[in-house]
Amino acid sequence: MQGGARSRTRTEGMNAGGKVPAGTGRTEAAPGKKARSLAALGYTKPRTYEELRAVLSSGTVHFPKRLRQVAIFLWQHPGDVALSTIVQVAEQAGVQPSTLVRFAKIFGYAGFSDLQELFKDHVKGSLPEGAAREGPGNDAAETGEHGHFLTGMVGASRASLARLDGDFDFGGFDTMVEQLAAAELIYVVGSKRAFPVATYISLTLSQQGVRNVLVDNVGSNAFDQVACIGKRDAVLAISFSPYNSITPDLVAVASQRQARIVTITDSTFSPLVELSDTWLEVVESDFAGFRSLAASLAVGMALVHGVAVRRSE
Amino acid sequence: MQGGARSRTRTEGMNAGGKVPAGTGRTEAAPGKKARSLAALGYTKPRTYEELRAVLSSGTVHFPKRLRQVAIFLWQHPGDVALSTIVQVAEQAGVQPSTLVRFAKIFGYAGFSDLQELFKDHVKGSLPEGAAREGPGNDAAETGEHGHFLTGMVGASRASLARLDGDFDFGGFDTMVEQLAAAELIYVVGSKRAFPVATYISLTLSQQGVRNVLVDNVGSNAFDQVACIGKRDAVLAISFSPYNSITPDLVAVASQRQARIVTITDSTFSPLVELSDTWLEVVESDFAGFRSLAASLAVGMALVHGVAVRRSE
DNA sequence: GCGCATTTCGAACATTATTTCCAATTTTCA
DNA sequence: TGAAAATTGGAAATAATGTTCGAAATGCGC
Repeated sequence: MQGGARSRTRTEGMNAGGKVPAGTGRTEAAPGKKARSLAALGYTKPRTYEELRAVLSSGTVHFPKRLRQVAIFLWQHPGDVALSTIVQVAEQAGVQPSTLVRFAKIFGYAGFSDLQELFKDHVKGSLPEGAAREGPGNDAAETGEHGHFLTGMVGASRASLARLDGDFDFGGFDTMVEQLAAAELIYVVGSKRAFPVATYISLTLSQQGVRNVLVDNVGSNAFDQVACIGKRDAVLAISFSPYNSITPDLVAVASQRQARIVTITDSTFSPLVELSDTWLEVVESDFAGFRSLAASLAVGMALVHGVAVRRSE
Repeated sequence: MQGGARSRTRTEGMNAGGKVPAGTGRTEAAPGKKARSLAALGYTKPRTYEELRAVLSSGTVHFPKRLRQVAIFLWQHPGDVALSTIVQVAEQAGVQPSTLVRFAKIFGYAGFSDLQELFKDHVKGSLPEGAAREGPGNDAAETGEHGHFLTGMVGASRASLARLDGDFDFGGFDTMVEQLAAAELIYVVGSKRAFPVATYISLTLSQQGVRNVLVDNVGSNAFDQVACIGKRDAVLAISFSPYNSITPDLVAVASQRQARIVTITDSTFSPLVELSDTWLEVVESDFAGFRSLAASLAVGMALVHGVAVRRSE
């Protein structure tokens, strides 16, 4: 995930040897000369949390008392390690902060912070919203870089879709289908990023024989269109942050005219929420600022299908 | 949460997640008199993550632009907030660190760190702890009939994306980027199912500062638009089977006028293939006749990104 | 029990993160 | 449209966190 930008700030200029005042003439290049490092024992610094766990549990390394204490604590409380400061971890593990640093160095890390990154990444990954992202820093173009970006975009799409597995408001979804199916005419509204979703929904609705109006604001007549809406009609609005499009204004008009309002949006802060009879939260991940629409489209299709089925009953 | 909303007849059945009991306790004396704090507005500093979420979603607080941005980010990425530093959070949310501090203070916290504690506690609490078992198989059967369709649609999207991992023509992709980047003006063409893809590509191109024309056939002037195309321009055409739209006809005109033609389509049988300088095959899966657009959009975004990068060199 | 090697401790130090403050900007209201 | 208020960006100041290093303690073999 944000590996690039993040670990850069962390690790650079951090090398332990670099602080020695010039003039001592110490050879600092040689790693693990004095301190017993695992590299000397044929190990390599674990790059992921799982690797670290494997090494810890392998039992091949025999630690002295305090360091063993540390190993056990890391094993049993990864969450605390990820979320606390070195002092807090030391306290809970019953050791000194410096012991933690030593422990990290034995494994070849620059320090505790370096080791902690592993835990943070792990926790982030096992969290529902683990998304694909990238810092703005690395825009250097390489032939393979385009492919890399495609991979990132696919990752963002996958993350968006995964979020639908977790907590999706199926109750709200069903209500929404009801209300849309009951409507005389469905107005589909969505601008900017939401416009592709709106067009696809409108198209598939039509293909299913469900009459609908795509409010596309061609000729700037969107407001006039919406001003014709009736009480028995419904608006399906799609809107994402930042909420600076005309969609909220259009929906406000429809709301005044007492049409049913159902909304797909990405947070409770959407101005559409308070105008809506029903709304669904669909959060899309982005990669380098390019947002996926995969989840919104999937939900949109599901709505269309639901309405079509309901109408045919 | 939305309990505070005026007694409109339309407040039932809202709320996506069905989360958050709002249990704000007693009113604590307001410490700050200078900054506009919520305490002054009759609120008290939320003591748990759930309380904070409740306040955020209540909609009773109206934030200015940047602060709203913060609220949305906190809402959508609690994990990142818990695990990152203030600078990292600020970067990802697109605001200044100081804005985060200000935000925290409005709610009565001492600073960002204070607020962050809430997020840390929350994450800690929702962690299995001790275990690292990754269980992706959340097959809750409560999804009902409509939910089943959503699952199918998500599956189709995933399948489409997975196809990009396998055999994707990166060479053709790079050529395509070159040709689009070299063009004076890019015409984006796509009808029916391909139209959402075309609109999103056009939008993001514009956002990247790449001038382009979306040939949407409003006013039936698509042919006249294309008839103006020059030798140094390029057409980005998107077309899927059945190939019965006007896209091939439009592209044929552009081809005669010797513009570069690059195409995203779903088989070698597409009439666009023989008209194109370069083309990419992107196959979308469908579920119950509803086709995903996930892969096409991902490829489209990658193209836009590639062109933007190439142009900025 | 003695001396050597290893481990641990804890305070001094270096680095990084957070907060504060003020000027610049935008918005609001008359 | 202009003045006042509110909001925001940015850098300096402050606080916190992490790291280093020498001295003390511990364990171990002889």
